[in-house]
Amino acid sequence: MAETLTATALTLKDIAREAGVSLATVDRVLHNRPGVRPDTVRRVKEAIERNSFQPHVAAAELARGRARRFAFVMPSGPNPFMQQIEAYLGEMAAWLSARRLSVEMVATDVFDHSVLAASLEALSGDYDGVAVVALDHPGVRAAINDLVDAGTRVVTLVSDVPSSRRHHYVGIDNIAAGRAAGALVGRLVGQRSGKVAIVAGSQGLRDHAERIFGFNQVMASEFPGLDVLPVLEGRDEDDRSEQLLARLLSRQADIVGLYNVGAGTQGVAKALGDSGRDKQVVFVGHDVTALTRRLLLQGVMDAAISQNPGHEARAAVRVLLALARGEPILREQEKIRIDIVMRDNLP
Amino acid sequence: MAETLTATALTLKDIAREAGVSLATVDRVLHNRPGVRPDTVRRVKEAIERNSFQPHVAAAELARGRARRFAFVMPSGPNPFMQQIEAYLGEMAAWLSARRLSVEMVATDVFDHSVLAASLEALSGDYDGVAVVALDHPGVRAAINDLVDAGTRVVTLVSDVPSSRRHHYVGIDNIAAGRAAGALVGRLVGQRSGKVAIVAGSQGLRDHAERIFGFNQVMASEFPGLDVLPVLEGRDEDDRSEQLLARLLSRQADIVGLYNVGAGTQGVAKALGDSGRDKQVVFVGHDVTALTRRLLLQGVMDAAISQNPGHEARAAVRVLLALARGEPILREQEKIRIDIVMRDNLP
DNA sequence: GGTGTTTTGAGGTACGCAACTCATTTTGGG
DNA sequence: CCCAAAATGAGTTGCGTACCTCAAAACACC
Repeated sequence: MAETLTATALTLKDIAREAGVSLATVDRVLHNRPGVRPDTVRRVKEAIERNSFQPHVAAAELARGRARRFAFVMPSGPNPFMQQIEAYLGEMAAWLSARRLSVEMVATDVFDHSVLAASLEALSGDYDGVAVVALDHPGVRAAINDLVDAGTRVVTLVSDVPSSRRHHYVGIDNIAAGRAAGALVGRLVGQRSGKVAIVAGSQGLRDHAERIFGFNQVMASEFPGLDVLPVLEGRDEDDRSEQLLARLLSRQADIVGLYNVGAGTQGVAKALGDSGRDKQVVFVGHDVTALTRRLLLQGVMDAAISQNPGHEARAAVRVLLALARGEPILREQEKIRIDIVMRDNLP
Repeated sequence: MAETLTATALTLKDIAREAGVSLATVDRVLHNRPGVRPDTVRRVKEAIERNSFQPHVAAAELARGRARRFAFVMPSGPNPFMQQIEAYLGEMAAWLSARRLSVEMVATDVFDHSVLAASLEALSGDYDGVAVVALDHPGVRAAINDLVDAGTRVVTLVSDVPSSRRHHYVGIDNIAAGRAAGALVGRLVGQRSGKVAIVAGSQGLRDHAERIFGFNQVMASEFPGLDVLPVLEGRDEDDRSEQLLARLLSRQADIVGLYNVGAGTQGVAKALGDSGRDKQVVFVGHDVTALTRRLLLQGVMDAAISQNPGHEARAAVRVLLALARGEPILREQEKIRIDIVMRDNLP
């Protein structure tokens, strides 16, 4: 009736006895210190395996003495996303403090690869871990790899640099996000056929390109009655997005769906409203902000694909901590999920 | 450019000096031990506040010596939900072990209030914390309160007993879940009008009742063209659900939507399939299991409202641990969100 | 067999706190 | 003002690990 998970109360001393060696030798093996014969290493590791011994994380933290320092390299400027991340880290203050962790925010121009790379290089040696909202560029990649080589744990946040040797990526699967957007547009359009517009920041941005890819995948395979128009590149700016979309709407009468991949939502909504077709066109976008919340409530937007910034902030901290401690990462826990938000399940 | 959060390196000794008292007195205040004048208590607490001192959690854990024991009281029988929770707890084995935590599964008939209450009473004194999938019944409520009074931390899991003095509820907002289901059925039905069927386990179950309430709310206010039929109570059993629904389908020709509130999904799907109307009826249900996954892929189900069992398991453990340690709970982190899952964003 | 090197053992200290004892000081009531 | 009770100080021990030193033992090589 009662089944117990876990709880070995073994200590290093027990492992030493089991392996027939001294505490010092176990310590040497555990921390990859030199001066132990391969055969002895094996015996010790076997003893650890056999008892599925786990070092007591509290004792280890206490013994190590110095606190751990993490840096979050984030976009400068009045970026609402950065503010949210920072706010959620602020909510963790007591949690961090109780674990003697320090988190520092480093604002930089993450869209300028040389500036970003320089900011990263400047961190070398000072931190146990770095989380970075990274542009995917060779210079940035090199800077990340340098950090990793210097022993710093690195996680990419929101936007990945898959070709680097970063330890982990904390963010959503953007292809899946695009697929979800496609499915929503297709389903909500219903029986009607017609054209579907896409407004993105730029197809050069990895996350935007991946979302568009996923979106098109679903549209092509499941909604053949819908015709996807060429992507409008609004550079995430309101004005430009508005102009491009307004022109498109005036020329194409049979637009039934609209996918806004990035920001510039204000402009997109304005163009749609001015055309007087905001109730007929199914409009799906990203992220729950004050603006998208209002648009959803007004019925202008039909759904938003959202990632939880609080979860991203906490996951980044947890992953960095686990990496620094040499603990396994709970992959399932740290995976950032995609939320579909409609008017009636607004958080 | 760099802003630091957290990181006080103060110790109890510092607080003692600040407050002008000895370590022993600080210790007495911190652990609510008797024998300290109210005025002195105030001075110590002020010193703690002033420096926003946080005890080093690692040192505290190490010093306390004994491991913490938690119990999970879950439905007996081949319940897939329980199996998932247990599986996710199993994945945390290393994490738990490194913190010297033990988690024990206690299977019981959670639908029989007297059996459940007895199971809870039997745990008294043996555990630091208990997570329980609880029926909302006076006897169960009393058993929970007894545990709380005995100093055990109690969280309700999935199904709440709000009138008890449990410390926390880990689970979704079921009214919101019902609302989301209603919005999905309404939107996916589209322009058509017709009738909507509801199959539930029982309206006596709090979570089912709440879901139905939320569902009806949305249907009434936003989709006046849809007519909700009386709830079919299938007791979460496949056979009974199938029979009830099959009879309804044969009598009502204009059913365009179907909301399956609880389990019995196999039976519901069978009835729908046998009627030959599985492609015309919008079918929304709950939870992502092997079965619902298949139904979604086949296009029989259109959407599933899902709660993440892994998140629930981990949140329950984290909350119990935080409560036991006297740490604050990260409410935002432990809140269980509602996921909308369609074919194209199946996890 | 002697030499130098590598490997291992034994032990200590420190980390910050919990939990305890015992002596001493302060306080309030009569 | 005295005395018992209450409040406080001073101190100890131990938790399990990291990190360090020094000496002893085992080994490899010629």
